[in-house]
Amino acid sequence: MPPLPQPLARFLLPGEGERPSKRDRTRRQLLHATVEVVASRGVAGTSIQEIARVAGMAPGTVYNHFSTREEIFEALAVALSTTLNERVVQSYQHIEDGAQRMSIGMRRFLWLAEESAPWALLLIQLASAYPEAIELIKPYSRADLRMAQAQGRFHVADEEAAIDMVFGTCMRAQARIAQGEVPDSAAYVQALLQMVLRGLGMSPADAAEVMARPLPPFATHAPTEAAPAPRRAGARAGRAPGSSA
Amino acid sequence: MPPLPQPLARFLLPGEGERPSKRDRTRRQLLHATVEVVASRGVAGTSIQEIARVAGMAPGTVYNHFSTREEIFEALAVALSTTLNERVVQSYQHIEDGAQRMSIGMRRFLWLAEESAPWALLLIQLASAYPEAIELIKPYSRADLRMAQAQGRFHVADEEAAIDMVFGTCMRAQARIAQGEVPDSAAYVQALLQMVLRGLGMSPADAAEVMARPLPPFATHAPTEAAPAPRRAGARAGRAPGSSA
Amino acid sequence: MPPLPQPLARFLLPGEGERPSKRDRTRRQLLHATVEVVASRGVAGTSIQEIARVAGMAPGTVYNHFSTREEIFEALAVALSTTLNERVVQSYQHIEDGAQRMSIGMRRFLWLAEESAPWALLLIQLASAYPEAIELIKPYSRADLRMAQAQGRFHVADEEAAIDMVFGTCMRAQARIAQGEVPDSAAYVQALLQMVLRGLGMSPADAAEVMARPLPPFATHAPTEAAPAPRRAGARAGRAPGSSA
Amino acid sequence: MPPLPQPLARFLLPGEGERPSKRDRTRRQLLHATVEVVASRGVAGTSIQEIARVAGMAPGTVYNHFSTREEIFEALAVALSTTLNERVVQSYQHIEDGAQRMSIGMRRFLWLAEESAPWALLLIQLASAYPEAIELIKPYSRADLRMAQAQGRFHVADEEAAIDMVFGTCMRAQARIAQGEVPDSAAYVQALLQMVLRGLGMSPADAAEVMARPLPPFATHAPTEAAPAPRRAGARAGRAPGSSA
DNA sequence: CATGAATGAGTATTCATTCAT
DNA sequence: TATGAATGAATACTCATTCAT
Repeated sequence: MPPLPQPLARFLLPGEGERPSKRDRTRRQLLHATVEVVASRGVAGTSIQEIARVAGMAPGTVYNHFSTREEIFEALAVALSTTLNERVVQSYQHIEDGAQRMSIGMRRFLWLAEESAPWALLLIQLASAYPEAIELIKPYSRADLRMAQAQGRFHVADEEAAIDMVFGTCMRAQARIAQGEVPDSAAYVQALLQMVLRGLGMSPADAAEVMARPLPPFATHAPTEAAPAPRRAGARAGRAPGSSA
Repeated sequence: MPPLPQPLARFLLPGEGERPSKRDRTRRQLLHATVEVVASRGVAGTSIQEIARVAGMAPGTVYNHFSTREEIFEALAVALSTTLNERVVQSYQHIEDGAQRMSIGMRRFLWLAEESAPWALLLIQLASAYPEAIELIKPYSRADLRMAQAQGRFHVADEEAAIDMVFGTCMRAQARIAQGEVPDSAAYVQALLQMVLRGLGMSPADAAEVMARPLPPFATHAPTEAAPAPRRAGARAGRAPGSSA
Repeated sequence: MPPLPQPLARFLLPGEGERPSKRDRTRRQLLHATVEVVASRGVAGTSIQEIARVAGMAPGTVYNHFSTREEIFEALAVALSTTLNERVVQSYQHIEDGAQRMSIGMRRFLWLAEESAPWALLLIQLASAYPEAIELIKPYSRADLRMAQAQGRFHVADEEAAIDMVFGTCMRAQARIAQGEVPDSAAYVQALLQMVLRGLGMSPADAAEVMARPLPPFATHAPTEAAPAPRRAGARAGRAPGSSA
Repeated sequence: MPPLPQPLARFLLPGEGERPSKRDRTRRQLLHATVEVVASRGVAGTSIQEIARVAGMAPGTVYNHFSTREEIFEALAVALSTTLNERVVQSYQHIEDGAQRMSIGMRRFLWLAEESAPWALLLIQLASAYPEAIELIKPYSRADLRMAQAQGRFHVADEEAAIDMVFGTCMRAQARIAQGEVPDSAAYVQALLQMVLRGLGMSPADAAEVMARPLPPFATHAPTEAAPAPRRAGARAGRAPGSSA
C-alpha cells in the first residue's frame, strides 16, 4: 500500500491540534489496518484476525469497537468516501459555476485512480459493497447538478438518471484506469468527461471550455470550518462565467 | 428465483432436437443450480456443497466438471453474458443504423432489470467479479459504435471512453432499477438513454427520434444461423434513416 | 494405550511444583491425545478432528497451538525422543566407560520395546517420518562413541557409519520385538548387542563383559540439573575398567 | 524418475521372447505408473486416479486388476524386492563362500542407493510399509548366513538377530546415501560393511579381504532358469577360499 | 478496555470405490 | 475388459465470535 494521498489521510490521522481519546486512536488504527488488508486481499479475503494482527491487537479487541465484521467495512467505506468527498467539495467551494463544480468532482475522482490505483480499487470495492457510501456523496452532486441546471448550463430531464450516468461512468472509468487498462489517461479522461458533459446538455464548445479550466488544488488538511452542507439548487443562480446560451 | 426470461434459458436447456450427453446434462444442471444459489446468497455466500445440494448431486460431482469454485462462476458469467448478448444482437441484426443498434442494446439490458430483477442482479454481480464476461460483449458494442460513427451519427473522440460510458451507465442503471429504486422506470430509461446518446454526439432531436423507434422483439430461441460476427465499422456505411446532419 | 512408562511422562505432565499456563496445559493435552491416536491409527491415519475429539477440544483449538498437521507430529516426535534420550543419558551419567555408556543406551531402547510395545512402535513411526528426532539424539551417541574410541575400546574407521549401524540395528530390533516377533527377547538382545559391540571393534570377551554389567535404573523424574551436554571425545580419557587391550 | 537400473526393469518389461497377454501388459503399465507416482509423491500421496492418469487409463480400470489401493502397493513392493533379490542372488550364484555372498548382497543394495536415489527411496518406503517384501528376501540371506556359519566364517549366536542387524544397518545406510547425506560413499560403505562383517564374527583381516574381492556384474536380463531356491545351510560346506581360521 | 484462548460451524477439495454403458 | 461419471464420506484448515481473566 503506497502512502495514502494526503487528502484521504484525515480520518486515519488526528487533525492538527486534536487530542483524540485512546478509544478513538484505537479505532483509527483498526480502520487503518483494514485499509491495508482489504487493499491486498480484497474485502472477501479480509478476516478479523488479520486486521487485528496488522493493527497489533488481539482479535477480541476489535469487538470493543465494532460489533460485527460488516460494521468495520461499512465504517471504513463511509469514512473514506465522506473524507474524500469533503475535500473535493472544499477544493471547489469558491467556484460558482455548477457545471464546473461537477466537472471538478469527476476529474478529482479519476485523478485518484491515476494517482494511486490501490486506493481507487479499495474505494471501488467498498462502494459497490456498501452503497450507503455513495448515498452520502449524492446530495453534493445533486446540489451541483441543480445549480448547473438553474444556471442554464445543464439540461437534464431526470435528475436521478443524470446522477446515475455520472456515477456509473466515473466508477467504471476509475476501475479501468486503476487496473492499468488505459494507456493515455489524460486523453481518455478528457474525452470521457466531454461526453458526460455533453450528455448533461452542454454544447461541445462549452464542455471543452469547462474542461480547460484548471483543477483547483486539493487541500492537504481538513477545512477549518466543517465542509459546507450542500446548498439548495438555485441558491446562487448568478450566471456562471463562460455560459454560452 | 423466477423462471428465467425465455431468452436466457438456452444455455441451461438443451436446444431443440439436441441430445446432450449425460456429462453435458449434468453440467447444465450444475450451472442452473449455481444461478439459483448465487441469486439468493450472492457469489461470496455460495458454497460448492450448496450448489451440489440444489442440483441434487454429491459435492464431489461438481469437481468432475469444474476444477475450482471460481471456475463455476466464471463459466456461468460467460455463459450468461454470451447468451444474452447473442439474443440481443440477433434481435437487431436487420437494423442498419448503428445508433439504433446501440440504443436497442442498451434498452434491452435495462429491460432485463425491469423484467426480472433477480436475473439482472445476478448478471451484475457476475459481471463485476468476472470481467471476461464483459470483454466478450465489448466487440459487438464496438462494432455498432464504429458503424454509427461511420454513418455520422456518433461523434466520439475516444472509442474506449465511449464504451466505458455506455457500460458504466447501463450497469449502474440496471442495478438501480433492479433494486427497485426507480419509481417510473420508463421515464428514467428514456431520460438516461437520451443523455447517453447525446453524450455520444447525437443531437437531442436525433436522440429522441432513435429512442422513439420500437424495440424489436426478443427471440425466444437460438438463431438458426450463428449470431453474425461484429461487422467492421463502415462496412455498411449507407446513411442511416433519420440522420440529421 | 497402556500407561506410559514413567520416564516418558514428563513432557506430557507438568513437572512437580510447576504451574503451567493454560496455554501450556492445552498443548500438553493435545500432544497426549496425539499419542493416543497415532498409536492406534498410525501417523497417516491420524486426523486433526480425531486428535481434537480425544483431547476433548474443538478442532479449531488445535490450530492455536500448531499451525499444521505436520507440526504436531514433529513436535511430538521431538518431545518424545528428547525426553527419552534425556532420561537414558541421565541414567548413565556416572559411567565413565564409553563402551558401557553406548551399551546402556542401546539396551534401554530395546528395553522400551519389551516394556511397552505401543510406545516403541509410536516412537519408531515418528522417528522414520521426522528425522530431526533422530538428529537430536545423535550428538549424545557420537560423544559416547568418541569417548569409547579415545579409551581404546572401540575401533571404527567411520564415525557416521558406526552410528548408522547402531541406530539402524536398534530400530529394526525394536520393531521386531515390539511386534512380538522375537520369542526369547533376552537372548536376542544379548546376541544382538554382542554383535554390534564386536562390530564396533570390541573383542567378544570385552563385549560380553560389558553386556554383563547391570543396567542402571531408569530415573522416574526429570534430572535436578539439566541433562549434561555431550562431552567432547577424550575429555575423560582415563582407561575404562575392563578394557582389554 | 530416472530410467530404472536395468536389473529392476524385468517385472515391468516383458522378458525376451515373452508374449504377455493384454491383461498382463495392462497390469505392468499400472505398476509402472505406480512407481512413477510413488517416487514423486510418496506412498501416502499416491491416489488411484493419479496412477490411472499416468498409466493412461480410466480409474475404474485399475479395479479390474487390483481390488484395493493397498493391493497395488503390496504387489509393487513384492515385485520390486523379488526382482531385485533375484538378480542379486543370480549375480553371485557361482560364489561358494557364504561370507562373500552376504557381502555382495549388502554391497548391491547400497550400490543401488548411490546409483539411483529415487529407486532406493521408493524401495525403502515400500519395504517399511509392506514387510512381506522383506520376508521374501530373508530366506536367501538366512541361507547365506548359515552357509557362512557352516564354513566357519561367521560366528553368530542368534540367526534372527544377525539378520536384523544386517537388514537394519543396510536399510538405514541406504536411506542415508540416497538422501545425499553421505559425502564419500565408497569409504562409508567400506567401513560400514567391515563393521557388519566383524559383528558377524569375522576377523578384521578376513572382513577386509572379503570386501576387497570384486563385485560380480549385475545381470541385465532374467536368468534363463528360475532363480535357484535358497540352499539349506551347510549343503556345500567346502572351505571357502580365503577363510583365515 | 484489552487480551487471546477457545469455539465449532463452515469450506473447498480429494479420493477410494461403484456401476451403468 | 475398459470406461469415466458419479458418489459421499473424509479432511485440513479458516474465521467470526465469545468470554474468562
